[in-house]
Amino acid sequence: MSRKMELSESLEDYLEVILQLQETNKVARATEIAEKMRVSLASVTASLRKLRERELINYAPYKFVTLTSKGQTIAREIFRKHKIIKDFLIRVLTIEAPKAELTACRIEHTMDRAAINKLVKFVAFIDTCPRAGKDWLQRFSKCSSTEFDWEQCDHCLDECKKHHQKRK
Amino acid sequence: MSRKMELSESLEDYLEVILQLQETNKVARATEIAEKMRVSLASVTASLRKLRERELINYAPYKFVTLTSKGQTIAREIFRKHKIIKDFLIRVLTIEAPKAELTACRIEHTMDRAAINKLVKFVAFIDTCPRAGKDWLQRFSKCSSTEFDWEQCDHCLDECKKHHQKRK
DNA sequence: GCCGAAAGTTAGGCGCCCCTAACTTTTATG
DNA sequence: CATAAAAGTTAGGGGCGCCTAACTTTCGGC
Repeated sequence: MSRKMELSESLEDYLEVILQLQETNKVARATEIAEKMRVSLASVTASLRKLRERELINYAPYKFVTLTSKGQTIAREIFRKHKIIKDFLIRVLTIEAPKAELTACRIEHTMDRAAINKLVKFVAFIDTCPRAGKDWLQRFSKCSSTEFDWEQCDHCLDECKKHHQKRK
Repeated sequence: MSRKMELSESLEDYLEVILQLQETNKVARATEIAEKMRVSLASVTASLRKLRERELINYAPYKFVTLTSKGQTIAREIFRKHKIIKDFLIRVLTIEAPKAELTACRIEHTMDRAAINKLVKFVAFIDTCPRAGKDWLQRFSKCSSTEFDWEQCDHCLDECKKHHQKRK
């Protein structure tokens, strides 16, 4: 019986970690999970039992762990959220990678699929729209530490247009 | 002794609710808090005791609640985060208000001051930079449901520049 | 193949936050 | 001003996630 009940943030984190371990090592082991998540082995055991009950992992006591296909689907979804949020935090908001990593870890549990997809679209829009783009983000990153400098706008708009013509 | 220990998300929520009740009614009452937070009165009592221990609220059994100045500072900070995130979700990502409200409620506990300030700057940048602005957001909102339409770019860039000249 | 170290599990405990049920205090109304 | 209703508290219990300590299983090297 597959429960439709929501996973706790903690269990989502476990799934995510298991996915990453599985992708590098084929399987995940309790010790590695414990290290990655910075929790005790006892906590890992308890969580693995819960994940197995929900049929999200293949696991037996003293054995290694792999994701079931259901588990993989969910884990990939969470990991996708993580990457999207982290990308936004780093590239758009110019937050330092280590802090972005931590913050993404927490936000990933709080945005539903629809919201995440909006974020994806928005970042893609920034990357695509001639009025935005890399140089626009760079301008933000410069002025984000100071005040907005209206003096540069004319020149900036010209550059922007020129750049767009070149691309065509 | 003022603990520096971090507040749980739950206690942060209580502070936020108390702030809002206090601003409309001068004081907050347990019943109102319970209703707003959709928890039982018993849960409210327990949380009020914790907040009082941390000297974040003025409160005695059977009496109403007000924030101490320390509590007000923290509550305002959280509420500020909430408003900023909600504004971003609604105005930039074009997420529906009710869902934005819920999502903001959760993200508000996960972004530190620095990250929030980046977000503020970014939204301000969007509102200020001639290359972005209201019409740019509108374009995003249109294309966010479809594909990016390169055909419009030339016209859009011209409009953008024209608009900027007018403003000067 | 034995045995110690490493890996994993179980038991028991704690903090947090929530609940219901039974109780007490406050209040408002006749 | 008495008393019933409303507001608030306490007691007790549950789920979750974490911990340490004591135990068991697994595995690598002699």
